Amino acid sequence: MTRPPKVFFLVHKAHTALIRAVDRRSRRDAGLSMTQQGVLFLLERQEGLTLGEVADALSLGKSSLSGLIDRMEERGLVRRGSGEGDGRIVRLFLAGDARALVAKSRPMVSGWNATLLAPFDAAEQKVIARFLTHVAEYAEEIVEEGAT
Amino acid sequence: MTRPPKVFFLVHKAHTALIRAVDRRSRRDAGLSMTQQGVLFLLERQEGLTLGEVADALSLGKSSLSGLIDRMEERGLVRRGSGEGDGRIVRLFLAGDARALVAKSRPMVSGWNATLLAPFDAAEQKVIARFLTHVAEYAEEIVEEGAT
DNA sequence: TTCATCTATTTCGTATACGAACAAACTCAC
DNA sequence: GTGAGTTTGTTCGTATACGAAATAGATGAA
Repeated sequence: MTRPPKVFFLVHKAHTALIRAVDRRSRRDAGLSMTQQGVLFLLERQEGLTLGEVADALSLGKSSLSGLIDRMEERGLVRRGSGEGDGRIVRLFLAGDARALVAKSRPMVSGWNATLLAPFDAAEQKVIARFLTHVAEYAEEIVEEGAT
Repeated sequence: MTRPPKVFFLVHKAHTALIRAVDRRSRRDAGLSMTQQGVLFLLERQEGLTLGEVADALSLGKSSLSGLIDRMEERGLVRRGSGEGDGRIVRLFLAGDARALVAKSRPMVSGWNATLLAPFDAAEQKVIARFLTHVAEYAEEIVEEGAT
């Protein structure tokens, strides 16, 4: 006779706690916001992504990313390059000591990930992943279609 | 041989999708941000909470909430009252048509919740709730203690 | 009483994020 | 080619959120 969990609220709580902690840590260690770290992580895996691709990958609007990249460029961590054929396209590349920053952070993030998952066995981890993916995929549809 | 899910990223994706959808919907239907709705939901359940209590319940800094309440007060949805004995305390009360707004929204939110959980059986829902609670509770500790 | 200290909230400065509106570059039908 | 419409990114205005510092009230020890 347990009621269903309030997914909405629980997701928000979990996210807030996690993101705030990571953001604080990231600002303290590297002077970068979490999103800025996200950009670096992404580019370290694949340089030359377009601004739009990076925005999509980070679930961020292009307008938000545009200003973020401005600040990162000023700090010399990222460089805007032009797309070869297409003059509209902006391709992003790592610069300065961005690679070193990522190299330092990535194992730390993996560690957090492992620790957070430690209390859950493989089957449970699958459920968790399935749930989060499900929410990411269908949230908009579900929320939009609901009756007014 | 499946790798563990990247919890961090998945939580972020799920949250972003969910919150953005709900926020857009809320602004469209009621002209309120999601956080503002959160304040109303909370006060509808228990009026007269202090500003600090509301901030904690919503995982929000007091400074953030202070300005938010300013705007809600201007719109006549909330009222600042004084704590009886203690002059520092600000107690919050619903005003205007706040109650009607909540009455309209609450069943909708319940619907979203049910739909999001529909593909998961009771046991799986328990795992999901346990995981989200776990993250909310230990994220800060885990992220802070990690090696530099 | 009175001064130091603690607590609850507000103010301040900055970063982040959104959507709308815009500009520039491309594509395609003709 | 030319003009309509699309795609890509930037700019603009506003709301949200944070942390640090300031304010105002409460509490307690001398």
